[in-house]
Amino acid sequence: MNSDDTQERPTERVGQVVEQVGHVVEHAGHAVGQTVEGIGAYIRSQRELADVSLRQLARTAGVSNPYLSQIERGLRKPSAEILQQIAKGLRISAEALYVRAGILDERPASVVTDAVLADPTLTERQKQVLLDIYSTFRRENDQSVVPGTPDKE
Amino acid sequence: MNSDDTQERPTERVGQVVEQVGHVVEHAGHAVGQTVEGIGAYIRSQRELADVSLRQLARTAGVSNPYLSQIERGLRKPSAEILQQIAKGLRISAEALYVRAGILDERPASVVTDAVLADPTLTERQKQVLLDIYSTFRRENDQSVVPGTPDKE
DNA sequence: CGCGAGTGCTAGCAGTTGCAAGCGCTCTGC
DNA sequence: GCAGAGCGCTTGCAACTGCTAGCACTCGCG
Repeated sequence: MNSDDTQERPTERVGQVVEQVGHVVEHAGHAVGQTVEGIGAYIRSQRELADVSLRQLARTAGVSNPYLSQIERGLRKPSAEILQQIAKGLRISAEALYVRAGILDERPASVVTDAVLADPTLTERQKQVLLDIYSTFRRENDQSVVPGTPDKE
Repeated sequence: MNSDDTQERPTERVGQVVEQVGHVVEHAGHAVGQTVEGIGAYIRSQRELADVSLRQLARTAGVSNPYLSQIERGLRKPSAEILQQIAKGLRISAEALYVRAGILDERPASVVTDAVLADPTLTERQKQVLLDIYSTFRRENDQSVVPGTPDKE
């Protein structure tokens, strides 16, 4: 019995460790895959929102259209420079793409509120107006799950 | 006398033109070199400020030391991910390195603009709307020239 | 002196990035 | 029907990125 228990325990432990390692790897792969596929899907969604073909965006961004296609499908991982060019073509900020690509950390939600409140060039009334609009926008986004909002986090 | 003056004038002019061209080329090279060599030189200067050897930084950053050496000497251009790792090893913000590498623009004068652009809970359209209103408010405040009197608006 | 530890760099290589050439498809006009 | 324009994608390739193995050098110690 004791020798049976002794032999089963190491096996169980090994199995659990392997399971946990597998889980971590799977989890890490999921996170990595999410970041890579996320930026491509986001670029495509922004492009479709702008009602622009892949070739048109490739041209205005100064990127080859096959490469842009590969990026959108998650087959390639673009450099920051390419993301910058794509952002220019989409007329959005490069920072937005960097955040989704995991290059740049996202800002906590309160940063906007804090920044507005601390801005010395605004009157108190203007601050309230801006923050009201900001709150409204975010409420809308929570309810409607807009495609441009990554909800997978 | 007159013939001496005539011969000295053209020579002086040619020399000045050559000098100006050389100055422009030198200036352009300096600007380009500044971005590429700038990030490497900056990393080296930060490393020396921290009194850390190249190998120590490479280890804490999780980067190979030959590659870090090449980066510092401007022979290679690191990706944003590598810059992120180096920033971690140097205990400085990745953004500081991104700015010097030309990946990220310098902070806008307004913290509000920065925060809004980086906010992932807003769509790109909403960001533009908010920033347009923000710009309008600030323009109004500039015209009325009453920065210290918020209640008059 | 020799040795070990540490230094920064060279050279070659595997994998990745971004491109050009080209494909098959759809739609429109003649 | 055909030709042309546009669409998104496949494939192969050159250049680049980041690494490993190893080198020459300096310094301190016995």
